[in-house]
Amino acid sequence: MSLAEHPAIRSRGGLSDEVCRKIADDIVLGSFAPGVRLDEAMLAARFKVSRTPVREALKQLASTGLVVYRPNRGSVVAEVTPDQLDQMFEAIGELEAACARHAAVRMSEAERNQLCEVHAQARLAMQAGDADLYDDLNRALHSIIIRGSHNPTLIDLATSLRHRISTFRRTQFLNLERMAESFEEHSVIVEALLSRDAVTCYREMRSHLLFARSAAARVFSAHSAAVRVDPTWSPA
Amino acid sequence: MSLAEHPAIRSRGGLSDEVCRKIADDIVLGSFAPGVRLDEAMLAARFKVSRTPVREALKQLASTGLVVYRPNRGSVVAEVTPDQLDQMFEAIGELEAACARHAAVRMSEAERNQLCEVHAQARLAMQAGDADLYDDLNRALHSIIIRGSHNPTLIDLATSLRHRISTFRRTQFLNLERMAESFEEHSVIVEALLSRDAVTCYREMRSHLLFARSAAARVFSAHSAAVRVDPTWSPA
DNA sequence: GGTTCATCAGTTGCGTACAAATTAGGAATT
DNA sequence: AATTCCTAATTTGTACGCAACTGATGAACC
Repeated sequence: MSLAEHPAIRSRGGLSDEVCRKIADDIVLGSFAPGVRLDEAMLAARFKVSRTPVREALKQLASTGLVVYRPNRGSVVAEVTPDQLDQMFEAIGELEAACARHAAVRMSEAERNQLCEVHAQARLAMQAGDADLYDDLNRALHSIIIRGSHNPTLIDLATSLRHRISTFRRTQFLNLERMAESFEEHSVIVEALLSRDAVTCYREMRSHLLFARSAAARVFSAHSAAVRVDPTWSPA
Repeated sequence: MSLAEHPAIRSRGGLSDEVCRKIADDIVLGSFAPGVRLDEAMLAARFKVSRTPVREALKQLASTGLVVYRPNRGSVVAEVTPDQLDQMFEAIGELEAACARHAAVRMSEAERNQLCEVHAQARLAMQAGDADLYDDLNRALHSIIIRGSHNPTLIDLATSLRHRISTFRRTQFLNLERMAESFEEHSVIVEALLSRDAVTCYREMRSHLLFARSAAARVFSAHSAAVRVDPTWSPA
């Protein structure tokens, strides 16, 4: 799943980009927990390079928000409070809902078929209770819908934000109940996409991510507050 | 207007961040036109620093989309086709509309007052036919609404995208007609914000930016007839 | 005993040197 | 004359060294 090490293939983008991906992987896969210090010399030794590409990689990661960079004080893996995570979910909800609205009108037949295929596989994963597989298929489904917007800017914003969020909620589908709920919500969205119902797509995708948000909030903090209902809902 | 050289004052964020801002300024203010090559040695000489901070600055700018970075082939100021600009407008429309919907409910009294103040000044600028001033106030108004969403993630996404777009449409309010239209559209939005009408805020902000989009498209296609395409471009 | 200041270890920031890659130009071949 | 290949020059990529800053420990003073 993760990008494998190819010592033979040196060139592809230079060392600094390679280091960038490796650090990102280590953060996403949990080797570097949020809050830990990213010592440049340590990273250089870890990846067998000098500090220069490490520094460039850290600058890049800082501008994506995955690490925070304090001038003259080094960088640490970004730490996210429940509040911040909540805000990120709200933002991805807006972005993906917009994507879904456009996707309803713009997706090609091939994309719609791919959507159905992935959704069908997700049903099997849910029935089998395979949380890891369902998580992968969930990501794939959302990715298809995002790309279905056919707007590179929206796609870029949504995917990068989704990537950032995924760092902090690996335990998404811990319980079967949420998995079943998620699948049902997906079903409504897929159906709306297939019938090119843009308004329903927007509304249901937004609602779906609000549910995901509160589910994540419950998992994230033990003392989570009551689920706040968004009073600002509006039709497209 | 650019930050003067203060050899005494050790830059508070490090040289590379300062160089980053200076390059961004030079791009936005037109010193570096889209498509021009950003030679590292040249930039180093221009800002009286070594190549190291220049390289770090370029990496940062690349991840914001202001410059494109081709591995082993240097970086150039991002070139934007009419299509891309159109997509960016569509995206900022979605983002700002979402911000406006939230702002309608969340803005503080102080923020609402500030909004009214700026809008009143914009009326005067419009009546005086001062396009530059109106452009400033337009930016300020949108910024207030974006920040009014009280969602740091949305604020960050919207402001950075707006910044990117502003690079390519300096000649926004060339004609008085568009300025008057813009003001009228703003009036509807401000009124809806003051009466906390989230649905109208969303709809009208979206509509407003769709108008701005087509206005920009007209100006863009009129001025740059020839679309420059880099023949050496290659998919990563 | 607590506060403050000085000193020191450790890390980051920047400059320089060198290696690798790309591009440009010219010569040889077809 | 056009194409291809080889070589040279320019530019990017990485390593390393030293200066500058941070934070922490410990001593001196109140």
